[in-house]
Amino acid sequence: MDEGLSDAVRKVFVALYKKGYIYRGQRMINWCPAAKSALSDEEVIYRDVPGKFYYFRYPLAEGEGALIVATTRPETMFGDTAVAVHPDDERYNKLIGKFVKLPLTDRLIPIVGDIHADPTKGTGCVKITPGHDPNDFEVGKRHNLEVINIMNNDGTLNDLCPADFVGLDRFVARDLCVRKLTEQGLVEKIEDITHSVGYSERGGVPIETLVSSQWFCKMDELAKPAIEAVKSGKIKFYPERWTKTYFHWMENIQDWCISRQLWWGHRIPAWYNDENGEVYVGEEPPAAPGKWRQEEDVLDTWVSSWLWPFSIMGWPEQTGELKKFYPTNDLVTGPDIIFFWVARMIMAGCEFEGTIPFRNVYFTSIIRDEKGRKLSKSLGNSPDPLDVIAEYGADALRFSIVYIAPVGMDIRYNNEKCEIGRNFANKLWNACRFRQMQGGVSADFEHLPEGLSCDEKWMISKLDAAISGIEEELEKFRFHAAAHALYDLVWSDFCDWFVEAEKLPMRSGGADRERALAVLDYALFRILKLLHPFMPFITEELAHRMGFVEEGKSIMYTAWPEADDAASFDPAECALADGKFELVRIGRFLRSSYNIPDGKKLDFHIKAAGKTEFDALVTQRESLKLLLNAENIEISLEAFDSAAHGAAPSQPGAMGVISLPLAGLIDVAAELARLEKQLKDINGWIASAKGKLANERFVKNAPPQVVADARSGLADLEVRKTRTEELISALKG
RNA sequence: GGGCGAUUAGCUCAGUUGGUUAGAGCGUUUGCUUUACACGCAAAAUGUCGGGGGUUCGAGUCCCUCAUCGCCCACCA
Repeated sequence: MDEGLSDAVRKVFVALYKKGYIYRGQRMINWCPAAKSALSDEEVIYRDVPGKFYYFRYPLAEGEGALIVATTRPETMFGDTAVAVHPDDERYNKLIGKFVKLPLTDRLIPIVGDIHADPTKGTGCVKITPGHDPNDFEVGKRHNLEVINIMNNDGTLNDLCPADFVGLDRFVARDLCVRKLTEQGLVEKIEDITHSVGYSERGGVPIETLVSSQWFCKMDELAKPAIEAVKSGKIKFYPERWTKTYFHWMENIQDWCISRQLWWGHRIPAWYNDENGEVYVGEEPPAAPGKWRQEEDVLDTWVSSWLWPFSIMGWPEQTGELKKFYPTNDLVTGPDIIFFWVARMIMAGCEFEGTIPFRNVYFTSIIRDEKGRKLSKSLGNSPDPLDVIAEYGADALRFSIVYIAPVGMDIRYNNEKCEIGRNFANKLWNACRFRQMQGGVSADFEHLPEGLSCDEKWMISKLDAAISGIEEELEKFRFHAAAHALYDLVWSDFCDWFVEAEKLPMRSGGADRERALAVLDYALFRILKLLHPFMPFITEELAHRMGFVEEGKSIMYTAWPEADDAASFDPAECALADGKFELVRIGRFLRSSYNIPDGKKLDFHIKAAGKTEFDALVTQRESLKLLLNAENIEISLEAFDSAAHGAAPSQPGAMGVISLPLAGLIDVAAELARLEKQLKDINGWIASAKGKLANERFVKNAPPQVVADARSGLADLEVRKTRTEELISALKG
């Protein structure tokens, strides 16, 4: 309602009027008796509700007999101006031109022949109420029937109805109608049915269709360039399938009823001259002499909204903002307002600015309750975001929603889902707290130090991979995938593995400690930047607390990270970290299998797969001890000496076999069973891999990389098989 | 009537152009007061990917069909 936007609305109205697109006319429209206003088609919500199907006798004017008509709206009979039968319907067509008596009135109405009457439906006779039914209105036009509006604007019957009905609410009148007809023996039967009834979106009451004088905007010409914009790909929808909905509506677009009988809104810039009947439309009131009266109707709210992409930037002035920001890149909105808003903005942009208003339209999920119902005030099933924020935090709410929102599908939401984000925020907070407890931030946290360990290179590769992945997902508007990538990066890679592994160099002190802290800082700051769009508050706070961002500045102005660190790394070093972590996982599994508390220090034995692995693993002995909470780890090229120390639960990994000596506590039978099950699985996989590779068509048709992967996979399986067999025979002694 | 979508672990859902043994969170079970975090740590179990058919060397992924659920549009005397 700002002055600038009012100017834009007036200008557009006048332009479309002069072009002949906006016109005033008597047409069948949707009427809301609660709001006492006209509505557009889009504001009518259809609901299936129980109702009744009434069969009434309309007596013939001459002679005996009656025509039986069926209706769901008995009270509209006072607007009946004919009964129609199909011209070819031999049961009735000889009656065409004759009359029936309209019950409860003294009117005679004609029997007309019209194809609208379907002989196969109901009785084949249909009452025609041109004032209250769109189809009947068309029939009325064809037969020159009178249009009688029997209703006041609040849904009560008006004085065109019999005296005892005047002023009655339409539903009260319906009952009275049926009662009176029953008394007169004119009710043939009444059936219970479920039928679709149009409700006013805002008023919540059944709408009336009636003929009224309203302002309309002709849409078909406006739609053409807007259809083309999406067809040609100048505007893209994400997900793309919504274009179908868009095209279907646009290609069948109806004139838009834009006038509303409300007191709040942009007033229509039209004036009537009561002396000579002239109509004046203009941005300014008429200067010509005479008695002018401005139209009291206001415009549908979307008449200002469809101008939004340019009206908010000063249009019709060609402001600097407009030149810079129009068209914009992305519109983010819900698919439920494709017709109301998106389609109309595209039409308005093409018409008034000569070009599309935006290039991408991202349709969000619609949040529903646990039962799948849309959130609504009347159902009271909408959580108050402020309550949710108070309980879980604003970032937790935001992150959780992004994390759980699938592309293009609705979300079944409940507050508990915010625990994902709350726990994640807490995890991040604690990771930073841990770093802070080690002392102040490194001098150069923007660059990596020299001489990275394999764990550090592993972490940086993970970070690089995450950056690339996140960029790719964001490009494709796959926000949930980006959120998942970040969640895994922070929780699994950074906290579970990297921070735990870095405790070793940190405890060593000296240069190792300095380097470790510098890498932690480097990685953490990048993580905070990547997370900032998803969790703006906590990342800003942490960036300041950590000392990454100066007082008075914001993380949002720091450069987005580039994925360019790991390219120069020796892949073998990352593989060493991976192999080590795998052995740690297996060692922990063995510990857990025997219910040994994590806190108890243990000895492990690792038989390296070969000399290379042996040399590499020896460098990681202290790291393995820390991660496995081991007292001692023997790394050897020899198998664990079960003859000397008793059998030990063991399992192979890529870099070697790890054993947990238990000095007689081993449950040999259980170990054998476990290993034999593994052997069976391995043999199954080997058989399937071999079968596949023996299939000429696979080798011939599959991409070379897939075949190569299958070959190396088979080789790995063979190695695991051998090692597992060795373990089994060792156990058997 | 037309269109769109969904159906994957007990629950809520990921799974991008078909490619090894289908994943996550919650829940469940076991063990943990391991000095960042119990809103946590370490581990474990659970799936004939709605049914049927087809294409393919290979299908959760593509095609057809059926079933159930949801949404949109149109119609409904």
